[in-house]
Amino acid sequence: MARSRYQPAEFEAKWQARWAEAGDTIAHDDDPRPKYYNLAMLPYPSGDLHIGHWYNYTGADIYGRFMRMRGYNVMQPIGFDAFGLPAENAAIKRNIQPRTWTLANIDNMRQQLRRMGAGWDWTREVVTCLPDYYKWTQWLFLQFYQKGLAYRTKAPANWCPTCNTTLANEQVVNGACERCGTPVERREIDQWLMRITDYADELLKFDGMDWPEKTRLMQTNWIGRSEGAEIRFTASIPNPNRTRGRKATIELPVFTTRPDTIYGATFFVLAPEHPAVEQLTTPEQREAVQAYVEQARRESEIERMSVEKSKAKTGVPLGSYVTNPVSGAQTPIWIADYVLMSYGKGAVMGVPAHDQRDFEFARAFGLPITQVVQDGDEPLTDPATWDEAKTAHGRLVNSGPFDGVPAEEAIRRVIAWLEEHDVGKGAVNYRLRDWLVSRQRFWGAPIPIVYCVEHGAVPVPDDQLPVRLPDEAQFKPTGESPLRYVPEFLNTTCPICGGPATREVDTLDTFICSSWYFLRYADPHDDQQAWDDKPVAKWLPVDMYVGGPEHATLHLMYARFFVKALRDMGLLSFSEPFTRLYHQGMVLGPDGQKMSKSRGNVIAPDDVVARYGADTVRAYLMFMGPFDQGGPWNDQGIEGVSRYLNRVWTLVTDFVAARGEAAAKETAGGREVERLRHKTIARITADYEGLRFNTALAALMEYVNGLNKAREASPDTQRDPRYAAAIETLLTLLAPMAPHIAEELWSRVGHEESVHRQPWPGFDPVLTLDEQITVVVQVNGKVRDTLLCQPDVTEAQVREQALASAKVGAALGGREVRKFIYVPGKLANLVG
RNA sequence: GCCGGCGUGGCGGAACGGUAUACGCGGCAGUCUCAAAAACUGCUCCCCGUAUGGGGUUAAGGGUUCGAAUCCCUUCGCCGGCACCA
Repeated sequence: MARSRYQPAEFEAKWQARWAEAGDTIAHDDDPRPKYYNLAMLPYPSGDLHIGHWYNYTGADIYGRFMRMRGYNVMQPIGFDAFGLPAENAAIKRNIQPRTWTLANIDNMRQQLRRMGAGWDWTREVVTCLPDYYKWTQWLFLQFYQKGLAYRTKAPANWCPTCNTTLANEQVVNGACERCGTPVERREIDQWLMRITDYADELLKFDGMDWPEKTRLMQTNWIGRSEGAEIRFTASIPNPNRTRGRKATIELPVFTTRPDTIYGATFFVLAPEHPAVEQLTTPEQREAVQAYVEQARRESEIERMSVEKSKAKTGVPLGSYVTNPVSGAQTPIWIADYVLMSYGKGAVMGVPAHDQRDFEFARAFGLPITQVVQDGDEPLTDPATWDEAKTAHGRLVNSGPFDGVPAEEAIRRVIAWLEEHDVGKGAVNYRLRDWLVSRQRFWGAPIPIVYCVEHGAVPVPDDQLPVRLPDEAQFKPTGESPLRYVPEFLNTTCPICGGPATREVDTLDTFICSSWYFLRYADPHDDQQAWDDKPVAKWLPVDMYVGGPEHATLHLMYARFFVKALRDMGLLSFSEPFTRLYHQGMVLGPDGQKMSKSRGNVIAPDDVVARYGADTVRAYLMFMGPFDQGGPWNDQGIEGVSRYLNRVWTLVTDFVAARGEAAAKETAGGREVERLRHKTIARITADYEGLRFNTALAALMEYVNGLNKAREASPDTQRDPRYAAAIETLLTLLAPMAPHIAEELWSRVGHEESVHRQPWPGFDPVLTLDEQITVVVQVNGKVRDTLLCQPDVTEAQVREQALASAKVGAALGGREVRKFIYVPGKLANLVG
């Protein structure tokens, strides 16, 4: 009889349609089963689903389907992070509106997402660029504003001259725009910021979170907490013409982690942008200082940061002096670009003996170097002979009342002294800066603020939300938001006085939109509020979050900040959004390189799906390597997986045919088949739990190989009920990874109900045990023989058999066994 | 420079401190065929040996242990993050 062939094109679309109709992947709030919120990072609608999306969503979907079969009420939503720069760039390039471009892309990607055969709950879809979503983004922004967590200030901003927009620090990579690679410049503009720094300390805590260690470390380093002291130096203004002859002084606080070295401060350095620079410059130095400040301003971040180690320090003295509040010393004030305005106080005390940068600066300008910390027994030497600063924590010398005190204790005592004399205090400083959220762009959620001559910045009242984006705008490279040139958007009235007012024309960073979408999924259609407490309490926090590691210090930190702030506003009752986090790896091109159009190594999912079917693509992606590592695409590798699914097809259809011919009966091979079945369930259950999909598929392959061996040994085995059970188990185990073929074969075996509604198979540990076990016998750690034993073999029996082995005897060479190591049922090691 | 991760056959990769190289790819041989493809079967880490067998091997070197790919130290290489952070 003619065998049917595995032709995925014949049934994948059919099952996708039936699943959609049956609604099995729709999560209901009133479902009594335990909830499981399985989330994958929502895509940006760039136009096409790429292979990285497939990788991410296949892994997440396998896990979700697995959990569903294990009896959980799984919520697995999907949506689109639909605001953002590419839409605006496309608008400029193709002369279409961002909305048109974005919505068309979403339509296309919805189709592509359906073709994956993933169990999305489309009823909860969220599209962040639609007014029914961004209305609540705006509302949330105003909640932050009202709590003082969103504020507006003129601040130096990272400016990308190519994108014509500001960037958050997190979007600046090596001093360049993360999107286009253009070196970032600095500009002073009025900006909206979010006070994420208020949560710096809490963001350092990861209690009870199952997150990759690496991600926690990255966030920890990004926040960059350091402990030390704030010390207030004072300076006299050298030419106080504005204070009419009175000798004015000014306070210059610094942050240092080494207050113990304060007696070693031989100079003082301000960042070139420091606000006190002008006042502190003497007339003689004015010209040189202005030139240096100008030069520093012109240099982009990347130039300032790409300094090789060897590049000499530069700087200019201001001509004035500060007073060291502890030692009383007068030290010269310099400006130098190695001091950053954006960290600490934008000012440092220069301790060249014990800080490498200060050492280099002192060497460059011949400034004095005073040693104030002595490391252990090392004799004091002339600093002029040193090659580098001494940064060890030893004992203090040349430090007045603190001489002889160990550095750690000296830190505490100097801080106590500072506090006692009211010239400083213990302080904590963070690398983290507030989150800049203003974007001078059109395609984002408008910031819901109105500016009135009378009342200043006024929040848009709730009943006037959303502040809608106009349908159309002109896109010109002005560096300003296109909204400024849409009069019907710009001009409005003040909500307080009704007088003429203008709207804020900047829009919100899209990371704001993605900082709360996972909350909206719980209550996606609510038009009265951002969410209702009840469904949020039911579904949140997210149990499993799968997405790329590139968001470690962006989205994943912003979302944590949002949840914590909303909790403090009483809007949420939990503190962390994502309980378990998993980062998938990256799929590389066949050449092992990152896929890119210029390299010509891009694999298009639509093409390979057309050729092999969705199941094969899913399974192959998972088989490439560990899910968190990714790996190179291999055109022959996918053939192997395709052949495997063909073997599954043949195995099951042969079984259906064989079973049809004769009555069921027990056979000799049945026991072994049953054992294999239980072993395989045990392996695959553990592998799916740990998202080890590559080894899960390897086990599924071994399983099929084993079943083929069994029926080859005796075709009769196919009539054994235990073989029938093994076939059904194969389909349930395969269902999460290759949902279509599992469903098709499941129905061909004769089932009406979906394979995806079957309970996950259990296993009996007793039935996994082999009839005979192999015990390895080593002599001095080298394998010399193996023994076939009963599973309940005793140590004494193994010892006896091992000693009786001729191979063991030869290896021992007449030596006496001094030690006998026994690992029950596994191994014996005879030490002679 | 600092922080983190990783180095296993020709390739992708398996291996609770216990028979290294599972599974797959590729290769070789065979079955089927007029032939080819597909499918199926067997072999495939290296060295010596016809073989039973023996020796070696997880980037390199050292250590801990009865026993190390796995734990510790040093070096080299690759990848990721941060980068004048006071």
